[in-house]
Amino acid sequence: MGTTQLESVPEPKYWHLKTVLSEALDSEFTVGEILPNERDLAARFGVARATLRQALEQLELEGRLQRRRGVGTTVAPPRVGVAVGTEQHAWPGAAGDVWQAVDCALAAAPAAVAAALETGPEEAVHTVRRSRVSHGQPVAAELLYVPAFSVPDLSAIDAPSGPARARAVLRELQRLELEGQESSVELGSARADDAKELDRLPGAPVLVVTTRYLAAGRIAAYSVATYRADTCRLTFGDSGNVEIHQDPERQAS
Amino acid sequence: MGTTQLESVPEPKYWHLKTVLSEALDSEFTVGEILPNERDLAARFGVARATLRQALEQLELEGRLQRRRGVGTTVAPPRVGVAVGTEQHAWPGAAGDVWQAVDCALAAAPAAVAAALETGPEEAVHTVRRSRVSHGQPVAAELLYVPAFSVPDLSAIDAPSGPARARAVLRELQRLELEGQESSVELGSARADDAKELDRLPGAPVLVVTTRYLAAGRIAAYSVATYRADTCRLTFGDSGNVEIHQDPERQAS
DNA sequence: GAGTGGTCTAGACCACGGT
DNA sequence: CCGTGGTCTAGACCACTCG
Repeated sequence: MGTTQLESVPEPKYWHLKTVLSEALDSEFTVGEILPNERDLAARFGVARATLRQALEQLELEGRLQRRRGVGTTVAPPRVGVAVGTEQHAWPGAAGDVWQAVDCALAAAPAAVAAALETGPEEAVHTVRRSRVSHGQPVAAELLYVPAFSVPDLSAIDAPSGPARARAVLRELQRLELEGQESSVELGSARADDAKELDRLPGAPVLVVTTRYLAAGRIAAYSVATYRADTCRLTFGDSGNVEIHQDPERQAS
Repeated sequence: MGTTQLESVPEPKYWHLKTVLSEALDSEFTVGEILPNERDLAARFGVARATLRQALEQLELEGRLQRRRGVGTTVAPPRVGVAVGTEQHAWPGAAGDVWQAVDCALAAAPAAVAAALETGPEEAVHTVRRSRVSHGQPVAAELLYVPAFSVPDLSAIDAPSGPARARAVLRELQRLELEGQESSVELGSARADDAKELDRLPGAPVLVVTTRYLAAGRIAAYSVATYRADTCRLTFGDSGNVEIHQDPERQAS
């Protein structure tokens, strides 16, 4: 008697733990506050550290927590909305562009890039590295591939690389008339170089936004941008940078 | 001599494993093929099962693998592109809509939904459940919130719920003139109900697309759609459903 | 019932950030 | 140096699918 058939479908411990922690975060913690360390928390809940970590990992994936080795686990601020699909399409580097050019190199296109550009594998492309910062934090790293035929009059400047060269490539790109662009978003994990730029560990979850820019009937540029999935919410809209208030119906269960 | 300072920055085992497996998938396996089980694979690579699983988890996150309890691990097909931001904005349920209405209910708006709708918490809303299928597989589950004031002339039909009611709500919605819409995409984990509909375990990674539909100067509808992050690539574009060939510069390192 | 992936444990050591 | 999170091990049991 009294054994009311609870747990007839017992949910995993880490799942329940996640729920409990999530509620505690809402009610008992403030943004930026540091949590007890993993060993203490595990002991407090009577589970192994690995189990606790499984719960923390999910909460970090959902943008509720931020963990840094050697430092601790802190309560994350709400995700920042970053505008990705602007109403009026524009070339990278156009007025008002939020990206910052970092570097530039000229080389033959890797096979995958050549395929996306629909050119031959021998085509020379400028590879422009750019980074995007929001609220003082790096949120995205981008590789922008510009085939040589899109910027035919570039030779004026002879610096082979560096930010100045990158800006020159972008400036030349403006001379073409942009006819359209197609983007896609998918989940990925950060490569080592992107992870470094995003201040995360390799393998961290990222939202990969790939864009093809169309001009003169072909693909004039191609970009792969990786956004921190833990801190970013990508916004697409025809009403500009509208503030969307909160995650309604928070995806945590 | 000969100790050429390799591994001065030793990368984690699971990371190396992931790379090795990823290359093996490209060269030695075909889509749909089943891999050896986790215990065998772990033994073959001389690591603990947990370490192997860490590598498999990442590959699954990247959409390279599909694992199902009681069945095995199979090589996943390339992600399907699903169009999310169409060039001409349209109401949910308009002609050509790819969603299928499942159910409908009328109740007071939960606090989070009321906030997103910018209404009072007491506002009555129709909650329409819809699902989206692509290539025979469920790819997304949606909750669409339609406040009662957006569909004032609905009372003709008296069925309180069910697919027919859902379609009636959508039909009434078409009478308003759509003035704009704003969407955002972020990473989340599937709630239990969504997971079931998506044929995944609770907590599976999903891309959460929230959209606010604007009409008559206010928010006329609000939708939260969760897409399977492992199998979907969300496409936004002004050139229709353009086929983007492959992941170039695959995010695996 | 046999075999699969999913959960969980109780340890150990490592890499990193601050002191 | 210490404390943090990150990696790794060698087991165990459970939930599910299928023949």
